[in-house]
Amino acid sequence: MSIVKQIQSAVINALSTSYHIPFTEKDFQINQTKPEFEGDYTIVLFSLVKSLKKSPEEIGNELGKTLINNNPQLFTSYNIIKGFLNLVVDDQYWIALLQKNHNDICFGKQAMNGKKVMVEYSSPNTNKPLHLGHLRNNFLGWSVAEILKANGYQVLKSCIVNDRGIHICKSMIAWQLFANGATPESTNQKGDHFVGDYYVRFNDEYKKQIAQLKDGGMKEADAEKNAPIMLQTQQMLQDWEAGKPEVMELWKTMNSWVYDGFDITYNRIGSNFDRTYFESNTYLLGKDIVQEGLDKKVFYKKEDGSVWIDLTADGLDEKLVLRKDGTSVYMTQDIGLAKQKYDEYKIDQSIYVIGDEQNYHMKVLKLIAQKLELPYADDIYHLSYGMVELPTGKMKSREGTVVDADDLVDEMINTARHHTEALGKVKDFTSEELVSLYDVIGLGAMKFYLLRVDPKKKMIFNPEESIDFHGFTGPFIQYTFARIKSILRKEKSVSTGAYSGNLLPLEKQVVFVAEQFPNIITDAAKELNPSVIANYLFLLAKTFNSFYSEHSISNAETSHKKDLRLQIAVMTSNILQSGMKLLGISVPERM
RNA sequence: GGUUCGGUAGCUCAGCUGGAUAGAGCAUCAGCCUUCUAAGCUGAGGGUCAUUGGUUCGAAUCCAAUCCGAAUCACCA
Repeated sequence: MSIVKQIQSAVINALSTSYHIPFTEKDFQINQTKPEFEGDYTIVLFSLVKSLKKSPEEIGNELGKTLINNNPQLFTSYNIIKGFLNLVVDDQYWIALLQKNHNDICFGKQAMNGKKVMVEYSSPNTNKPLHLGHLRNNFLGWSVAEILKANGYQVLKSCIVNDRGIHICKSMIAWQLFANGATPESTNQKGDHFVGDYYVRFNDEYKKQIAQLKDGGMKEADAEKNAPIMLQTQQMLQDWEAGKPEVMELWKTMNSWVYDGFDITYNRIGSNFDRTYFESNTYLLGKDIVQEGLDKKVFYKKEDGSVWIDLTADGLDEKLVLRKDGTSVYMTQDIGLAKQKYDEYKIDQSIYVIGDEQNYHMKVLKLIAQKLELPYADDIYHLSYGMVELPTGKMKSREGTVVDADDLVDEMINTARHHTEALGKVKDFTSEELVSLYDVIGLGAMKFYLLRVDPKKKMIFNPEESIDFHGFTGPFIQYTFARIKSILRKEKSVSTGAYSGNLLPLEKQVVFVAEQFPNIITDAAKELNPSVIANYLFLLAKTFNSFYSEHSISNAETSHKKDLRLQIAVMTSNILQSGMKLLGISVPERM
């Protein structure tokens, strides 16, 4: 049980026995004591004034005395300043906690709870390579999955690949028109970039044709509809849906190029999935549910045969769920896919890691599912995250203003190499060891950078300023870990005995922060927010570094002190390692 | 126009289930490597928490209004 919980129940106990009124943990607040006062945790007394009809000082004194009498093993003293009761926790409590947990690499993790969660993330299109926005999505999805696992959930990571539709046909048409049979192999290009170039090529040509038609006197809207390349693309989409062999052949070939490229990128960033859905397999799903909705009168049919749902009573709009030609729309597919996920895995919760531009869509999806009374409706959860923007505004792949994922990874790994070489600490590394070290540091910096901010908020990325390696960063935490490992390599073993003296302030501070890790893991899961972990790890590393620079571990004043400090170091390194793993980041033994 | 989200130091962000003098990192300035890894540590300067009003013992945090910014409201996905 965490120290805060223990204090909570001690206070509830003390209050109820002293005043014979039932109290709960909501009746008072426990904060960490501010550093300028003596104490570890503080009870805020103001909220008790009304119900007890006593002054804060009076309550504080009575409560402080009772707490110490009833829990001599927990508290050593208290002081009251204004309406705040500051409690000093016994050093022996921290020492016992340290002794018990320092070697536990699973510290903070929950036992399996029997619940199954699916986390869907990444969702790439097969007409262009991954960009910075996908990276935020991937890292978030991965980290949330890890955090849920640590909280005892069984987690399935899934990916829906957007592999069909008009946008896919655009790159196919452009390839037919302009490639002269070129392939990724013949041009020595990564497959996803190769195809992406034809997607851009399509848009260039399309713009040109529109301009020509407008010069010929056509209105803009008509020009957009009648540009020959657009007509060709629409024809291709129809041929695809009809299963025309040569179109299917081209589609399969080009998609396979893209998948080859994606595999490389996913592999580099350390991402994978337990289940991949392809939209080409799911886009027809959901039609039976539309019929069900019509029967239940949740949906209605317009004269032209299209099917709608009226959500105006819920403050939303009318929404199309089936086109007049009977083909399904995005929404229909998503309802169908939600059902398939549920049928396949009997999941208790389905988390969708999707950008906040789709907040409306996801809200409607859930609402429709609820109105249809589908069993999984309430378990749909949209983990909405903000867009990554450039200082100049939104990234647009059509205009080529995207930060490419592969380029960024290359750059980060390069920067890691430059920093490492400049410091010259790993001259004895083999070239393979160096390559993996640069990977770990470069990716660590990038992942930490994208995960350390609240996912809900949009973030600004300035490509001109490279991602930092100092301060609140991944490498800072990796460095702290490597430093500890360096000490531990020189020690034969760490005594597991309990220290019997008192703790110095910096020694206590590290254990104090370490103790919070289990709570942090549950908080991060509650909010589905990896930044909670990132902020905490930074605090722990910083606290340890202050301790480290002030007190020698190997040359401690006494051998008992040395054992104590080694335990502190071991516990810190274990938390840093498992915490970073929750962010999808590795930590190096040396750097 | 409707809905939703956001506005905290020069920059990037914490803090938001109300609590003590609003915190980090970067950048700037000043110190610390013959002693466990200086990707580190210590310190300084830097704030009308968008604005106004309200709720109360107490508001960056809750409520209302206003200003500014973004997303969204497709027979696109």
